[in-house]
Parts: sequence; C-alpha cells; structure tokens
Amino acid sequence: MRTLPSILHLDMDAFFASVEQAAKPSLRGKPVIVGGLGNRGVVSTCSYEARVFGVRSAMATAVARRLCPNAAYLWPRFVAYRDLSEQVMALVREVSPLVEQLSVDEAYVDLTAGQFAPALDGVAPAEGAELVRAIAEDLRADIERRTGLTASVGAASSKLMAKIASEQAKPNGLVLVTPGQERAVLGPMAVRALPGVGPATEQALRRAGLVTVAEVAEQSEGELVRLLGRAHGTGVALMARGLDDRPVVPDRDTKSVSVEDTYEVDLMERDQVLFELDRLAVRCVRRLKAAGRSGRTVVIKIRRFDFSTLTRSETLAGPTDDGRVIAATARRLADQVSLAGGIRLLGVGVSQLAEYTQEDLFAQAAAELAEDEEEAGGEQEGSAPTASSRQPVRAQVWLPGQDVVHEELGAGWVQGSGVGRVTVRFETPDSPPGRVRTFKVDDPALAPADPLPLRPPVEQQ
DNA sequence: TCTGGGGTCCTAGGACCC
DNA sequence: TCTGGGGTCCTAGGACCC
Repeated sequence: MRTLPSILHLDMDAFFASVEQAAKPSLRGKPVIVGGLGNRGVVSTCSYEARVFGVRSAMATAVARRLCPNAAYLWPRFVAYRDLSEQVMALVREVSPLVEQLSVDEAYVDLTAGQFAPALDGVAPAEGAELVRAIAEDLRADIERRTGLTASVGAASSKLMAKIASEQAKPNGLVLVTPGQERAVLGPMAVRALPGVGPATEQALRRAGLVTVAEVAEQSEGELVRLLGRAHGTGVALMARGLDDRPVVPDRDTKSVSVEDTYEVDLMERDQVLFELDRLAVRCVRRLKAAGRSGRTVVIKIRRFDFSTLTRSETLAGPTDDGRVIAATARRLADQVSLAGGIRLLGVGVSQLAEYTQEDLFAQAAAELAEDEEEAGGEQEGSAPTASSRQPVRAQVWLPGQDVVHEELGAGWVQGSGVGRVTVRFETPDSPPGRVRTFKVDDPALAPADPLPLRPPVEQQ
C-alpha cells in the first residue's frame, strides 16, 4: 500500500445540469433536470437546487415532475457534454499522464507518474500529503477557471478510498484521506458506500445483520463468500478492511457495443419489431465501424410490457461488421421469442470484439451504400423514439434545451413547444438572462444550431 | 410514480473435448 | 456395465456503475 495519498478521483458536480446552467444564464440558481422527457423517461442528472425537492438520478421523470413541477426540464445535449469532458480531461492529463477515465465526468489520476512524481518520491508523509492537496486544489481551480464548472476530488492511497473521498467532498470540495486512516473513515459508513455494493448486496448483508462497513470488516472472508459468492465476497471483504491495490489503468479496450430504444408505446406487431431491429442494427454497426472494430457475438435485448427482460445471443464463426449479417442474426434471434403482450424496449449489441477485419469488400461496399441511404432518411438523433414512422421526411422536432439560432434574434435555446408553436429563450453563456419569444414550429427564420463554447478559447483570455 | 442507455463483471449450466 | 475429471466455449441472467 502507498504511504502517500497519490491517487486522485475527480468527479464533476451534477455534470449535465451544471453544463446547462453555465450555457443558459436564466437557469443559474434554479432547479434543472436533464433526462428523458417522454412518458417513459428517467432523470440523468439534476442540479443541487432540484435535489432539495427530492429529485434524484435514475428517477422516473414523471416522479420528478410531481416533486419539482417548476424545474426546467431539458433533453441531454451530449455533444456539449463531450466537448466539456474533453476540456476537463485535457486539464487532468496535464497533472499526470496516468489517467483512467471512468465516464464523461469521472477519472482516476495516479500522481506517481508525470510532472509531480519526482517531488513526491521519497518525501515525508506529512509534506507529501500537503503537496497532493495543493496539486488537487490547483486542478480544481483550473477546471473552474477554464470551463466555469466545478469538480470534487478525493485523494487517497487507493482507488477505493479516493472514490469514497470524492463522494464526501461533493459538491465543489476536496477530501484527502490520510494513509492509515482508511478503516477509521470507512467503519461507520453504511455498506452501500462501498462501490459495487448495490441494493441486492445491501439486502444480503442486512439479512445477516450487517449494516455498517465495520460490521462487515469483522466477518471472515469465508463467511462473506458464503453470503455473496466467490468474487464479490472476497472483493467486499477486502474493501471493508480498506484494502485495495488495483492500479490506475489507462485506455481500457472496449468489450462490447450496443444500442437500445425504449418506445413511447409498446410494439405489438412482429413486423414492427423486425423493422426496429433493422434500424438498431444499422446504428450498432455505425458505432462498431467508428470504433474500428468487428464482433463475433450478436445479442438482442427485449423488454416486455411487464418490464421482464431477456437476451438472446448467437456467436458467429468469425467477427463481422457487416450490417446485413448483424441484422439477419438479430431477426433470427427474435424469431425464438414470444412477443405476446407487447414490447417496450429493443436492443442490438455486438461483443467478442476484434480489430476491424476486411473480410468481404463487396459486402462492405453494399452495406455502406445501404447505410448512406438510411441516413439520408433523416433520423432525429436524441429524440424520443416513436414506433416506426416510415416517412422519409419528418417535420422539424424542437426539443427542450436544444440550441437554435434565429435569423434576426441570434442564438438561443428551446424552452418548450406544442400546438404548432415553439418557445425560444434568447441568451448565450456570457449574456444576461434573455427574453422569451414564441414562433410557429415551421418558422423559416429558426434553425437548429451547434452548442456555443462556455468560455472563450484560452489564447484569447 | 413507474422505472434510460451505455457499459462491465460474475455465475451457472450444458456441450464438447481430451 | 457403469460412468472420471478438468478445461474451454457458449448462452442467459443478474448486479452494478455512471
């Protein structure tokens, strides 16, 4: 185990909602809820102002609307979040090249690599801890200065404790766990604080009378294996004792690629299901090819009207990225399944990935042609999927939160739409809160736009 | 009030092979 | 006539994370 708290865990605060507040001045200080806004949507992220009302991630949006009817409800703008994420991660990598990115808004950093490694090597524990604290505070300040967004950081001698510390640091804070204090910090916590302990594990432990981490730490590994199974039992036994020597691993290989849609209305007809599987296969293949991969196992996922979920998979003789092969396999798998009662979700995925292989140039050329034709049909990315409308041209859909530009009034965002009208608020990241105007949905002066940067590029600062 | 979408890892049973 | 043990691959499902 390390004698210095040289692993950082960085976690952006309420990331999606914070980006929206930074981009939309009228939302600052107000409850903001980002997620699926359809009947079957869930909350992705909500601002701290919304959490006061009991709104949480993964909650059905319908529930959130009841708890917090006056919040701003926005569809996610993934392009904007990815841009911000790249800016943040670039700043993180300046601290150390040894970065393990866990998601768009979360990463581990190992300070024993990179520019601070020499200063930390062999330093006295107290002095080393203060240096780590200074590095982490500088990083947090840099991120806020360059993006306007706040991050919380945990620093500790292991990934486990760094992650727990960043959770404690939220929002906009830094917590450093002094090496040697791990068990004292963990002991009083509920078992759910341990990463990897979810509702099922919590219940299993509770049935054995174990509620706090200290109580779990007193159990033998054998007992925990009996309760939780081989891998999980040994893992929980180690974590509860504060033991974790997992290294920070950059650039982990993708193991699977999948796409799925929940439909606003259950699909009732087999033809509809097959049609949607084809569309999903096209999207899956597009992502597979973008990643430069091919896959050998095709998986379909079906969630029925009653939320029961099943998967069917087939492993092919060799890896493929041919959309027709993947679609045909998906259809074949669907033939094995009863669709009675209706289908709320379909998914298509590929695993057993290999490096991209050119197995059949003719097949590829044909598939790419078919794909181009499909794209020309005009799929509305990010909108709530509705049951197969096969019309080639669709009316412009205005989604709450979406960036738009008006010929005379300039940049703004969609506040809402309905009955042939769309309401737009005209403001930008550095403007004061803006005015609202309403237009006909087909007003030719109004067009979708790309996200605006939150801060001017550095060289202009 | 009713449950997204993208992933990872683990378990268990059966097939198959030696 | 009765019936091994181990290893690997495939399939299905479940827990968990953000």
